[in-house]
Amino acid sequence: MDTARQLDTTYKAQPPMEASKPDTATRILDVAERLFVEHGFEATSLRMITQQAEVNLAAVNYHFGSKDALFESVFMRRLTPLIAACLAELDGMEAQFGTLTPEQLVMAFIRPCLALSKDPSRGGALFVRLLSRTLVENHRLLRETLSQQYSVFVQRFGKAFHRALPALGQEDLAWRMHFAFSVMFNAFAGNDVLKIFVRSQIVSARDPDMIVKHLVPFVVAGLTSPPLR
Amino acid sequence: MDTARQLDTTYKAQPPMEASKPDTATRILDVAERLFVEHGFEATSLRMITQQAEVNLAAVNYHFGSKDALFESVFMRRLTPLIAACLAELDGMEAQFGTLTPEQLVMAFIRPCLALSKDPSRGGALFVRLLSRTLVENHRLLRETLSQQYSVFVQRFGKAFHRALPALGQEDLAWRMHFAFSVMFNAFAGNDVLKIFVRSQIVSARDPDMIVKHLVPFVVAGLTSPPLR
DNA sequence: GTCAAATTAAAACGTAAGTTTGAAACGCTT
DNA sequence: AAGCGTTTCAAACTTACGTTTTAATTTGAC
Repeated sequence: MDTARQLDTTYKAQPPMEASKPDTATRILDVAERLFVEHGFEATSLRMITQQAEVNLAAVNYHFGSKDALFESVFMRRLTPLIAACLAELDGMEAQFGTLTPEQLVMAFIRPCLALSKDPSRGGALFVRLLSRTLVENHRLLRETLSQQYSVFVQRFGKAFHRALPALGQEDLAWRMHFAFSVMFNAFAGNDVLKIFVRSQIVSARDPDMIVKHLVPFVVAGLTSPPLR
Repeated sequence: MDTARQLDTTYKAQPPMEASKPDTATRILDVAERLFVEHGFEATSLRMITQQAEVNLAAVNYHFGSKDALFESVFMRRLTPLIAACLAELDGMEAQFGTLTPEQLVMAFIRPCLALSKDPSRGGALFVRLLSRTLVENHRLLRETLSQQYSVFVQRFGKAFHRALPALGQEDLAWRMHFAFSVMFNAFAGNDVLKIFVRSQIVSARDPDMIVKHLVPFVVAGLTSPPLR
Protein backbone atom coordinates (compact mmCIF):
# COMPACT_ATOMS: atom_id res chain seq x y z
CA MET A 1 0.00 0.00 0.00
CA ASP A 2 2.95 2.24 0.51
CA THR A 3 3.84 4.19 -2.58
CA ALA A 4 5.84 6.90 -0.90
CA ARG A 5 8.83 4.64 -1.04
CA GLN A 6 9.59 5.38 -4.64
CA LEU A 7 11.87 8.17 -5.65
CA ASP A 8 13.74 7.87 -2.41
CA THR A 9 16.95 7.04 -4.18
CA THR A 10 18.91 6.84 -0.99
CA TYR A 11 21.35 4.04 -1.05
CA LYS A 12 20.82 2.04 2.10
CA ALA A 13 23.99 0.64 3.52
CA GLN A 14 23.40 -2.97 4.34
CA PRO A 15 24.00 -4.18 7.87
CA PRO A 16 27.72 -4.90 8.04
CA MET A 17 27.29 -8.46 9.21
CA GLU A 18 26.29 -11.21 6.82
CA ALA A 19 28.43 -9.74 4.09
CA SER A 20 27.28 -12.40 1.68
CA LYS A 21 23.71 -11.14 1.34
CA PRO A 22 23.05 -7.44 1.05
CA ASP A 23 19.70 -5.75 1.28
CA THR A 24 17.02 -6.80 -1.20
CA ALA A 25 16.91 -3.32 -2.72
CA THR A 26 20.69 -3.23 -2.97
CA ARG A 27 20.81 -6.65 -4.54
CA ILE A 28 18.32 -5.46 -7.13
CA LEU A 29 20.32 -2.31 -7.81
CA ASP A 30 23.56 -4.24 -8.25
CA VAL A 31 22.13 -6.79 -10.64
CA ALA A 32 20.11 -4.21 -12.54
CA GLU A 33 23.18 -2.06 -13.02
CA ARG A 34 25.07 -4.94 -14.56
CA LEU A 35 22.22 -6.08 -16.78
CA PHE A 36 21.31 -2.59 -17.95
CA VAL A 37 24.90 -2.13 -19.02
CA GLU A 38 25.06 -5.53 -20.65
CA HIS A 39 21.77 -5.57 -22.55
CA GLY A 40 20.34 -2.08 -22.33
CA PHE A 41 17.22 -0.86 -20.59
CA GLU A 42 14.59 -2.26 -22.93
CA ALA A 43 16.21 -5.64 -23.39
CA THR A 44 16.56 -6.19 -19.65
CA SER A 45 13.42 -7.64 -18.12
CA LEU A 46 12.43 -7.47 -14.49
CA ARG A 47 12.35 -11.24 -14.51
CA MET A 48 16.00 -11.43 -15.49
CA ILE A 49 16.88 -8.98 -12.75
CA THR A 50 14.88 -10.61 -9.98
CA GLN A 51 16.03 -14.09 -10.88
CA GLN A 52 19.72 -13.20 -10.77
CA ALA A 53 19.22 -11.09 -7.65
CA GLU A 54 17.36 -14.01 -6.07
CA VAL A 55 14.43 -11.89 -5.04
CA ASN A 56 10.76 -12.06 -5.83
CA LEU A 57 9.50 -10.50 -9.04
CA ALA A 58 7.24 -8.10 -7.18
CA ALA A 59 10.13 -6.76 -5.13
CA VAL A 60 11.14 -4.30 -7.83
CA ASN A 61 7.75 -2.64 -7.91
CA TYR A 62 7.52 -2.74 -4.16
CA HIS A 63 10.87 -1.10 -3.53
CA PHE A 64 11.18 1.20 -6.52
CA GLY A 65 7.69 1.62 -7.91
CA SER A 66 8.38 0.82 -11.54
CA LYS A 67 11.05 -0.27 -13.96
CA ASP A 68 11.63 3.32 -14.98
CA ALA A 69 12.11 4.40 -11.39
CA LEU A 70 14.49 1.49 -10.86
CA PHE A 71 16.62 2.73 -13.71
CA GLU A 72 16.67 6.19 -12.24
CA SER A 73 17.77 4.80 -8.89
CA VAL A 74 20.49 2.72 -10.50
CA PHE A 75 21.69 5.75 -12.38
CA MET A 76 21.57 8.30 -9.59
CA ARG A 77 23.22 6.06 -7.05
CA ARG A 78 26.46 6.43 -9.00
CA LEU A 79 26.14 9.72 -10.79
CA THR A 80 25.48 11.95 -7.81
CA PRO A 81 28.66 10.98 -5.93
CA LEU A 82 30.71 11.03 -9.13
CA ILE A 83 29.66 14.56 -10.01
CA ALA A 84 30.28 15.65 -6.44
CA ALA A 85 33.73 14.07 -6.49
CA CYS A 86 34.64 15.83 -9.73
CA LEU A 87 33.56 19.19 -8.38
CA ALA A 88 35.40 18.59 -5.12
CA GLU A 89 38.53 17.63 -7.00
CA LEU A 90 38.26 20.77 -9.10
CA ASP A 91 37.72 22.95 -6.05
CA GLY A 92 40.62 21.34 -4.25
CA MET A 93 43.02 21.74 -7.12
CA GLU A 94 42.03 25.34 -7.75
CA ALA A 95 42.52 26.12 -4.07
CA GLN A 96 45.97 24.62 -4.28
CA PHE A 97 47.20 25.84 -7.66
CA GLY A 98 45.00 28.79 -8.60
CA THR A 99 44.41 28.72 -12.35
CA LEU A 100 44.92 25.20 -13.58
CA THR A 101 46.77 23.96 -16.61
CA PRO A 102 44.69 22.05 -19.17
CA GLU A 103 46.30 18.83 -17.99
CA GLN A 104 45.42 19.51 -14.36
CA LEU A 105 41.88 20.29 -15.44
CA VAL A 106 41.58 17.08 -17.37
CA MET A 107 42.90 15.22 -14.37
CA ALA A 108 40.33 16.86 -12.12
CA PHE A 109 37.70 15.06 -14.15
CA ILE A 110 39.61 11.88 -14.79
CA ARG A 111 40.81 11.15 -11.26
CA PRO A 112 37.34 10.55 -9.81
CA CYS A 113 36.40 8.48 -12.87
CA LEU A 114 39.55 6.47 -12.42
CA ALA A 115 38.87 5.96 -8.73
CA LEU A 116 35.37 4.78 -9.54
CA SER A 117 36.63 2.45 -12.24
CA LYS A 118 38.98 0.78 -9.81
CA ASP A 119 36.47 0.38 -6.99
CA PRO A 120 34.39 -2.78 -7.46
CA SER A 121 32.27 -1.93 -4.42
CA ARG A 122 30.92 1.02 -6.37
CA GLY A 123 30.35 -0.94 -9.53
CA GLY A 124 33.77 -0.32 -11.03
CA ALA A 125 33.77 0.66 -14.64
CA LEU A 126 30.18 -0.48 -15.03
CA PHE A 127 28.63 2.89 -14.38
CA VAL A 128 30.71 4.73 -16.95
CA ARG A 129 29.51 2.23 -19.49
CA LEU A 130 25.95 2.77 -18.33
CA LEU A 131 26.40 6.51 -18.61
CA SER A 132 27.79 6.12 -22.09
CA ARG A 133 24.89 3.90 -23.13
CA THR A 134 22.35 6.22 -21.63
CA LEU A 135 23.88 9.13 -23.48
CA VAL A 136 23.55 7.67 -26.93
CA GLU A 137 20.18 6.17 -26.12
CA ASN A 138 19.01 9.68 -25.37
CA HIS A 139 17.00 8.70 -22.34
CA ARG A 140 14.09 10.67 -21.05
CA LEU A 141 15.92 10.75 -17.73
CA LEU A 142 18.81 12.70 -19.23
CA ARG A 143 16.64 15.18 -21.04
CA GLU A 144 14.39 15.96 -18.11
CA THR A 145 15.77 15.27 -14.68
CA LEU A 146 19.47 15.67 -15.12
CA SER A 147 19.90 18.59 -17.43
CA GLN A 148 18.76 21.10 -14.86
CA GLN A 149 20.10 19.36 -11.82
CA TYR A 150 23.70 19.13 -12.90
CA SER A 151 24.16 22.17 -15.04
CA VAL A 152 26.44 23.36 -12.28
CA PHE A 153 28.93 20.73 -13.35
CA VAL A 154 29.25 22.06 -16.87
CA GLN A 155 29.25 25.65 -15.65
CA ARG A 156 32.08 25.04 -13.19
CA PHE A 157 34.19 23.06 -15.65
CA GLY A 158 33.33 25.46 -18.44
CA LYS A 159 34.66 28.40 -16.45
CA ALA A 160 37.75 26.47 -15.44
CA PHE A 161 38.43 25.52 -19.06
CA HIS A 162 37.95 29.11 -20.08
CA ARG A 163 40.60 30.20 -17.60
CA ALA A 164 42.93 27.38 -18.57
CA LEU A 165 42.63 28.13 -22.30
CA PRO A 166 42.15 31.90 -22.50
CA ALA A 167 43.22 32.06 -26.14
CA LEU A 168 40.12 30.19 -27.29
CA GLY A 169 36.84 31.81 -28.19
CA GLN A 170 33.56 30.64 -26.68
CA GLU A 171 32.60 28.52 -29.64
CA ASP A 172 36.01 26.99 -30.17
CA LEU A 173 36.16 26.13 -26.48
CA ALA A 174 32.73 24.52 -26.49
CA TRP A 175 33.69 22.29 -29.39
CA ARG A 176 36.91 21.19 -27.76
CA MET A 177 35.20 20.42 -24.48
CA HIS A 178 32.66 18.44 -26.45
CA PHE A 179 35.37 16.40 -28.13
CA ALA A 180 37.41 16.02 -24.95
CA PHE A 181 34.58 14.71 -22.81
CA SER A 182 33.42 12.55 -25.67
CA VAL A 183 36.71 10.73 -25.98
CA MET A 184 37.17 10.50 -22.22
CA PHE A 185 33.77 8.98 -21.65
CA ASN A 186 34.24 6.47 -24.41
CA ALA A 187 37.69 5.53 -23.24
CA PHE A 188 36.49 4.76 -19.74
CA ALA A 189 33.41 3.04 -21.06
CA GLY A 190 35.64 0.82 -23.14
CA ASN A 191 33.69 1.58 -26.28
CA ASP A 192 36.30 0.50 -28.72
CA VAL A 193 35.01 1.65 -32.06
CA LEU A 194 37.64 -0.38 -33.82
CA LYS A 195 36.47 -3.59 -32.28
CA ILE A 196 33.87 -3.90 -34.99
CA PHE A 197 36.64 -4.57 -37.36
CA VAL A 198 39.42 -6.29 -35.57
CA ARG A 199 39.29 -9.28 -33.33
CA SER A 200 41.60 -8.61 -30.45
CA GLN A 201 42.90 -5.10 -30.22
CA ILE A 202 45.83 -4.24 -28.04
CA VAL A 203 43.54 -1.68 -26.55
CA SER A 204 41.35 -4.34 -25.05
CA ALA A 205 43.74 -4.46 -22.15
CA ARG A 206 41.32 -2.74 -19.84
CA ASP A 207 43.71 -1.51 -17.21
CA PRO A 208 42.32 1.90 -16.21
CA ASP A 209 45.78 3.30 -15.46
CA MET A 210 46.87 2.35 -18.95
CA ILE A 211 43.87 4.17 -20.36
CA VAL A 212 44.74 7.34 -18.51
CA LYS A 213 48.39 7.19 -19.48
CA HIS A 214 47.49 7.35 -23.17
CA LEU A 215 44.27 9.29 -22.89
CA VAL A 216 45.51 12.40 -21.11
CA PRO A 217 48.22 13.37 -23.59
CA PHE A 218 45.82 12.88 -26.48
CA VAL A 219 43.11 15.02 -24.95
CA VAL A 220 45.48 17.74 -23.76
CA ALA A 221 47.07 17.95 -27.19
CA GLY A 222 43.66 18.40 -28.76
CA LEU A 223 42.63 21.03 -26.25
CA THR A 224 45.82 23.06 -26.50
CA SER A 225 46.27 23.04 -30.25
CA PRO A 226 46.41 26.54 -31.80
CA PRO A 227 43.10 28.40 -31.98
CA LEU A 228 41.23 28.29 -35.25
CA ARG A 229 41.82 30.96 -37.90
CA MET B 1 40.63 -1.05 -54.84
CA ASP B 2 37.21 -2.29 -54.19
CA THR B 3 37.57 -4.84 -51.47
CA ALA B 4 34.71 -7.17 -52.07
CA ARG B 5 31.17 -6.04 -51.80
CA GLN B 6 30.44 -8.95 -49.57
CA LEU B 7 27.11 -10.15 -48.38
CA ASP B 8 25.13 -8.16 -50.85
CA THR B 9 22.27 -7.17 -48.63
CA THR B 10 20.16 -6.64 -51.69
CA TYR B 11 19.42 -2.99 -51.65
CA LYS B 12 16.84 -3.06 -54.37
CA ALA B 13 16.79 0.20 -56.26
CA GLN B 14 13.23 1.26 -56.67
CA PRO B 15 11.84 1.94 -60.12
CA PRO B 16 12.86 5.54 -60.89
CA MET B 17 9.37 6.67 -61.78
CA GLU B 18 6.73 7.39 -59.18
CA ALA B 19 9.25 9.03 -56.88
CA SER B 20 6.64 9.50 -54.18
CA LYS B 21 6.27 5.82 -53.29
CA PRO B 22 9.35 3.64 -53.22
CA ASP B 23 9.42 -0.11 -52.99
CA THR B 24 7.77 -1.73 -50.00
CA ALA B 25 11.08 -3.15 -48.82
CA THR B 26 12.78 0.21 -49.27
CA ARG B 27 10.02 2.00 -47.41
CA ILE B 28 10.48 -0.42 -44.54
CA LEU B 29 14.25 0.09 -44.55
CA ASP B 30 13.93 3.86 -44.52
CA VAL B 31 11.45 3.99 -41.66
CA ALA B 32 13.25 1.30 -39.69
CA GLU B 33 16.53 3.16 -39.99
CA ARG B 34 15.00 6.28 -38.54
CA LEU B 35 13.16 4.51 -35.75
CA PHE B 36 16.10 2.32 -34.78
CA VAL B 37 18.17 5.47 -34.44
CA GLU B 38 15.46 7.28 -32.53
CA HIS B 39 14.38 4.60 -30.07
CA GLY B 40 16.89 1.78 -30.38
CA PHE B 41 16.40 -1.74 -31.63
CA GLU B 42 14.47 -3.21 -28.73
CA ALA B 43 12.18 -0.24 -28.23
CA THR B 44 11.20 -0.15 -31.89
CA SER B 45 8.34 -2.50 -32.68
CA LEU B 46 7.50 -3.91 -36.07
CA ARG B 47 4.09 -2.36 -35.67
CA MET B 48 5.58 1.12 -35.35
CA ILE B 49 7.69 0.50 -38.43
CA THR B 50 4.95 -0.93 -40.62
CA GLN B 51 2.44 1.73 -39.62
CA GLN B 52 4.74 4.62 -40.49
CA ALA B 53 5.91 2.89 -43.65
CA GLU B 54 2.27 2.30 -44.57
CA VAL B 55 2.79 -1.36 -45.24
CA ASN B 56 1.25 -4.46 -43.76
CA LEU B 57 2.67 -5.86 -40.56
CA ALA B 58 3.56 -9.15 -42.19
CA ALA B 59 5.60 -7.40 -44.87
CA VAL B 60 8.68 -7.26 -42.67
CA ASN B 61 8.76 -10.99 -42.13
CA TYR B 62 7.92 -11.59 -45.76
CA HIS B 63 10.71 -9.41 -47.14
CA PHE B 64 13.38 -9.77 -44.50
CA GLY B 65 12.53 -12.89 -42.53
CA SER B 66 12.72 -11.47 -39.01
CA LYS B 67 13.27 -8.31 -37.04
CA ASP B 68 16.91 -9.25 -36.52
CA ALA B 69 17.44 -9.73 -40.22
CA LEU B 70 15.75 -6.41 -40.88
CA PHE B 71 18.23 -4.71 -38.60
CA GLU B 72 21.09 -6.34 -40.40
CA SER B 73 19.74 -5.16 -43.74
CA VAL B 74 19.25 -1.62 -42.45
CA PHE B 75 22.79 -1.65 -41.15
CA MET B 76 24.54 -3.18 -44.12
CA ARG B 77 22.76 -1.05 -46.67
CA ARG B 78 24.76 1.92 -45.40
CA LEU B 79 27.90 0.41 -43.94
CA THR B 80 29.07 -1.51 -46.99
CA PRO B 81 29.17 1.52 -49.30
CA LEU B 82 30.62 3.71 -46.55
CA ILE B 83 33.51 1.34 -45.87
CA ALA B 84 34.11 1.00 -49.59
CA ALA B 85 34.12 4.77 -50.00
CA CYS B 86 36.64 5.21 -47.19
CA LEU B 87 38.97 2.63 -48.70
CA ALA B 88 38.58 4.13 -52.15
CA GLU B 89 39.36 7.57 -50.76
CA LEU B 90 42.45 6.21 -49.02
CA ASP B 91 43.60 4.42 -52.15
CA GLY B 92 43.06 7.51 -54.25
CA MET B 93 44.93 9.81 -51.93
CA GLU B 94 47.84 7.44 -51.54
CA ALA B 95 48.06 7.10 -55.31
CA GLN B 96 48.20 10.87 -55.57
CA PHE B 97 50.39 11.84 -52.61
CA GLY B 98 52.30 8.72 -51.61
CA THR B 99 52.66 8.63 -47.84
CA LEU B 100 49.93 10.78 -46.34
CA THR B 101 50.12 13.31 -43.56
CA PRO B 102 48.00 12.57 -40.48
CA GLU B 103 45.58 15.26 -41.55
CA GLN B 104 45.19 13.78 -45.01
CA LEU B 105 44.62 10.40 -43.42
CA VAL B 106 41.97 11.74 -41.12
CA MET B 107 40.32 13.38 -44.09
CA ALA B 108 40.33 10.12 -46.01
CA PHE B 109 38.00 8.80 -43.35
CA ILE B 110 36.05 11.96 -42.73
CA ARG B 111 35.28 12.92 -46.29
CA PRO B 112 33.07 9.91 -47.04
CA CYS B 113 31.36 10.34 -43.65
CA LEU B 114 30.77 13.98 -44.43
CA ALA B 115 29.41 13.17 -47.85
CA LEU B 116 27.05 10.65 -46.32
CA SER B 117 25.94 13.10 -43.65
CA LYS B 118 25.00 15.64 -46.28
CA ASP B 119 23.13 13.24 -48.56
CA PRO B 120 19.53 12.81 -47.41
CA SER B 121 18.89 10.20 -50.08
CA ARG B 122 21.31 7.93 -48.24
CA GLY B 123 19.87 8.66 -44.84
CA GLY B 124 22.09 11.61 -44.04
CA ALA B 125 23.59 11.61 -40.59
CA LEU B 126 21.15 8.93 -39.47
CA PHE B 127 23.43 6.02 -40.18
CA VAL B 128 26.37 7.39 -38.24
CA ARG B 129 24.08 7.70 -35.26
CA LEU B 130 22.90 4.16 -35.83
CA LEU B 131 26.47 2.96 -36.03
CA SER B 132 27.31 4.76 -32.84
CA ARG B 133 24.32 3.28 -31.05
CA THR B 134 25.08 -0.17 -32.31
CA LEU B 135 28.64 0.14 -31.10
CA VAL B 136 27.80 0.88 -27.51
CA GLU B 137 24.93 -1.58 -27.52
CA ASN B 138 27.47 -4.22 -28.42
CA HIS B 139 25.25 -5.94 -30.92
CA ARG B 140 25.57 -9.54 -31.83
CA LEU B 141 25.83 -8.35 -35.43
CA LEU B 142 29.02 -6.45 -34.69
CA ARG B 143 30.65 -9.24 -32.77
CA GLU B 144 29.91 -11.93 -35.29
CA THR B 145 29.27 -10.83 -38.82
CA LEU B 146 31.24 -7.64 -39.13
CA SER B 147 34.42 -8.20 -37.24
CA GLN B 148 35.80 -10.66 -39.76
CA GLN B 149 34.26 -9.11 -42.79
CA TYR B 150 35.68 -5.65 -42.45
CA SER B 151 38.96 -6.28 -40.75
CA VAL B 152 40.48 -5.11 -44.01
CA PHE B 153 39.33 -1.60 -43.16
CA VAL B 154 41.28 -1.48 -39.93
CA GLN B 155 44.27 -3.18 -41.53
CA ARG B 156 44.45 -0.67 -44.38
CA PHE B 157 43.99 2.35 -42.15
CA GLY B 158 46.28 0.87 -39.53
CA LYS B 159 49.09 0.53 -42.03
CA ALA B 160 48.45 4.02 -43.36
CA PHE B 161 48.53 5.46 -39.85
CA HIS B 162 51.74 3.59 -39.17
CA ARG B 163 53.34 5.20 -42.20
CA ALA B 164 51.96 8.62 -41.33
CA LEU B 165 53.16 8.47 -37.73
CA PRO B 166 56.38 6.42 -37.87
CA ALA B 167 57.60 7.70 -34.51
CA LEU B 168 54.84 5.88 -32.64
CA GLY B 169 55.10 2.33 -31.33
CA GLN B 170 52.45 -0.25 -32.11
CA GLU B 171 50.69 0.16 -28.79
CA ASP B 172 50.80 3.93 -28.73
CA LEU B 173 49.43 4.02 -32.26
CA ALA B 174 46.61 1.64 -31.46
CA TRP B 175 45.50 3.80 -28.54
CA ARG B 176 45.57 6.97 -30.59
CA MET B 177 43.59 5.39 -33.41
CA HIS B 178 41.12 4.21 -30.82
CA PHE B 179 40.71 7.72 -29.42
CA ALA B 180 40.65 9.34 -32.84
CA PHE B 181 37.94 7.13 -34.28
CA SER B 182 36.03 7.35 -31.05
CA VAL B 183 35.81 11.12 -31.12
CA MET B 184 35.15 11.20 -34.86
CA PHE B 185 32.27 8.77 -34.63
CA ASN B 186 30.70 10.60 -31.74
CA ALA B 187 31.09 13.95 -33.39
CA PHE B 188 29.30 12.82 -36.51
CA ALA B 189 26.70 10.98 -34.50
CA GLY B 190 26.00 14.18 -32.62
CA ASN B 191 26.45 12.47 -29.26
CA ASP B 192 27.00 15.53 -27.20
CA VAL B 193 28.07 14.24 -23.83
CA LEU B 194 27.64 17.68 -22.34
CA LYS B 195 24.01 17.84 -23.26
CA ILE B 196 23.13 15.94 -20.13
CA PHE B 197 24.05 18.98 -18.21
CA VAL B 198 23.30 21.99 -20.28
CA ARG B 199 20.20 22.75 -22.23
CA SER B 200 21.29 24.22 -25.51
CA GLN B 201 24.95 23.92 -26.24
CA ILE B 202 26.55 25.96 -28.97
CA VAL B 203 27.69 22.66 -30.33
CA SER B 204 24.17 21.66 -31.16
CA ALA B 205 24.53 23.56 -34.39
CA ARG B 206 24.59 20.40 -36.43
CA ASP B 207 26.21 21.70 -39.58
CA PRO B 208 28.50 18.87 -40.69
CA ASP B 209 31.04 21.28 -42.19
CA MET B 210 31.25 23.05 -38.86
CA ILE B 211 31.90 19.74 -37.16
CA VAL B 212 34.76 18.93 -39.48
CA LYS B 213 36.29 22.35 -39.16
CA HIS B 214 36.72 21.90 -35.41
CA LEU B 215 37.10 18.16 -35.33
CA VAL B 216 40.06 17.72 -37.65
CA PRO B 217 42.50 20.01 -35.79
CA PHE B 218 41.56 18.39 -32.50
CA VAL B 219 42.11 14.88 -33.76
CA VAL B 220 45.29 15.68 -35.65
CA ALA B 221 46.74 17.39 -32.59
CA GLY B 222 46.01 14.31 -30.50
CA LEU B 223 47.48 11.99 -33.08
CA THR B 224 50.67 13.98 -33.61
CA SER B 225 51.51 14.81 -30.03
CA PRO B 226 54.97 13.60 -28.94
CA PRO B 227 55.32 9.85 -28.38
CA LEU B 228 55.03 8.58 -24.83
CA ARG B 229 58.12 8.24 -22.66
C1' DG C 1 4.71 -12.85 23.70
C1' DT C 2 1.70 -9.69 20.96
C1' DC C 3 0.36 -7.01 17.47
C1' DA C 4 0.96 -3.79 13.76
C1' DA C 5 3.89 -2.55 10.12
C1' DA C 6 7.12 -3.83 6.70
C1' DT C 7 8.55 -7.14 3.61
C1' DT C 8 8.32 -11.32 0.79
C1' DA C 9 5.85 -14.64 -1.92
C1' DA C 10 2.86 -16.85 -5.53
C1' DA C 11 -0.29 -16.15 -8.86
C1' DA C 12 -2.85 -13.80 -12.11
C1' DC C 13 -4.00 -9.72 -15.13
C1' DG C 14 -3.95 -7.06 -19.26
C1' DT C 15 -1.18 -5.71 -22.94
C1' DA C 16 1.95 -5.69 -26.62
C1' DA C 17 5.50 -8.04 -28.82
C1' DG C 18 7.36 -11.10 -33.02
C1' DT C 19 5.75 -14.38 -35.91
C1' DT C 20 2.65 -17.42 -38.72
C1' DT C 21 -1.25 -18.44 -41.58
C1' DG C 22 -4.30 -18.68 -45.48
C1' DA C 23 -6.83 -16.20 -48.50
C1' DA C 24 -7.24 -12.13 -51.51
C1' DA C 25 -5.11 -8.92 -54.80
C1' DC C 26 -1.74 -7.85 -58.04
C1' DG C 27 1.50 -8.14 -62.08
C1' DC C 28 3.15 -10.71 -65.69
C1' DT C 29 3.55 -13.75 -69.58
C1' DT C 30 1.14 -16.42 -72.73
C1' DA D 1 -8.68 -13.69 -70.87
C1' DA D 2 -6.47 -17.21 -68.29
C1' DG D 3 -3.02 -18.84 -65.41
C1' DC D 4 0.72 -18.44 -62.13
C1' DG D 5 4.14 -16.70 -59.18
C1' DT D 6 4.64 -12.69 -56.23
C1' DT D 7 3.08 -9.62 -53.02
C1' DT D 8 -0.36 -7.76 -49.76
C1' DC D 9 -3.69 -8.18 -46.25
C1' DA D 10 -6.46 -9.17 -41.98
C1' DA D 11 -6.48 -12.05 -38.38
C1' DA D 12 -4.90 -15.06 -35.07
C1' DC D 13 -1.21 -17.40 -32.35
C1' DT D 14 2.27 -17.82 -28.77
C1' DT D 15 5.01 -15.77 -25.67
C1' DA D 16 6.88 -12.51 -22.62
C1' DC D 17 6.48 -8.23 -20.55
C1' DG D 18 5.41 -4.76 -16.48
C1' DT D 19 2.31 -4.48 -13.08
C1' DT D 20 -1.23 -5.60 -9.52
C1' DT D 21 -3.34 -8.27 -6.12
C1' DT D 22 -3.85 -10.96 -2.15
C1' DA D 23 -2.05 -13.66 1.27
C1' DA D 24 1.84 -15.33 4.00
C1' DT D 25 5.81 -14.25 6.48
C1' DT D 26 9.15 -11.62 8.90
C1' DT D 27 10.50 -7.70 11.74
C1' DG D 28 10.61 -4.58 15.57
C1' DA D 29 8.64 -1.96 19.44
C1' DC D 30 6.22 -2.48 23.57
